[in-house]
Amino acid sequence: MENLLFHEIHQKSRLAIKEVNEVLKGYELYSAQWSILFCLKQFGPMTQKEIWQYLNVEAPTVTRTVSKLEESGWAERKEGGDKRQRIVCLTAKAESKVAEIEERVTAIENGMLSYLSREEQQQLKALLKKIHSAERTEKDVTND
Amino acid sequence: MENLLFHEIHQKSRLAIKEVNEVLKGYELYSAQWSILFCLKQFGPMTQKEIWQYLNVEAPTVTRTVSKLEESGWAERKEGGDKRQRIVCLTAKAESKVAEIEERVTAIENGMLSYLSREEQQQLKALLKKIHSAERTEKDVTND
DNA sequence: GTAAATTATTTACCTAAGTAAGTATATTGG
DNA sequence: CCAATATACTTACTTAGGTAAATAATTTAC
Repeated sequence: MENLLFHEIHQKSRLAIKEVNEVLKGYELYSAQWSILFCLKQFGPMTQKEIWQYLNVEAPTVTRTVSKLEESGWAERKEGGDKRQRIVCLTAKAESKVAEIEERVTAIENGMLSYLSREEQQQLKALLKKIHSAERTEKDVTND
Repeated sequence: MENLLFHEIHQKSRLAIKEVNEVLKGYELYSAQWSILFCLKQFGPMTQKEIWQYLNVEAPTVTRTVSKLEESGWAERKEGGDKRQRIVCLTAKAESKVAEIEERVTAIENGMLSYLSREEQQQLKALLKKIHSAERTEKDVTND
């Protein structure tokens, strides 16, 4: 019998992005762009590799999204000591807006979680972390 | 403080799609296409509206994905009594393969869930279902 | 010190899914 | 009956993210 759990995860993922985009619309930003701004706010200037490793996406995804942030004046790229690297950092405009955006995004997220207690949220996060790709042979998983 | 829950949900969603696509590669299918085949297997012929309502996506998404299934010989479209509707059904090729694919997809999904007990899986699903868009004013959610 | 291998990023092409607007058929109101 | 409205689907355009292959800079091996 098909497991509807992943269906549910997929739906909530899309729903959250939709809600966050609704807030970000006022800043001409999108959720993936925001995730990088948030990252830079937390850690300061980062190489693109550090960004895609933290966000767990592929390198081309970061290339594209940072390019857009650059075009729209939220981020800048500087050359690193290692000339292959491009170090990404927030612009002044971004520095001045990021805290406000974070507040609004967090409010929306909390709204979506308002029917879960703080304990349930922790529980949910812990259960999600137990999901991972099975680095096992097919034989091992088919006899369930 | 930012809530990492949605980050986690987003990651697992992408991970599951990646794993399922790995299985589907052998059938020249992709996860979104499979979700429609699965739907048709469960319910029989459906209009596109019935499909997007069930999968909770937008109409254009179904148009595109069904078109691809049609091109690759997995699905067919018939004209309905209402000539605006297009009724989608499985081809003979699909009918003969769907059970086998489902078995393999389920095996992969179970592999990913192998560190969760059946009870934890139910719990996880229940917690996810409590997440939904807040049809409330901003004032209501900021005082958390 | 240079050829070979590795690394960081980019480019090109693909699936997935959303919004807005268009088309064709059905339904409803006068 | 026919004009106005609603419905089912499609088209065009956008974000998001993946893979494979290309490019450029760095490191390693000989």
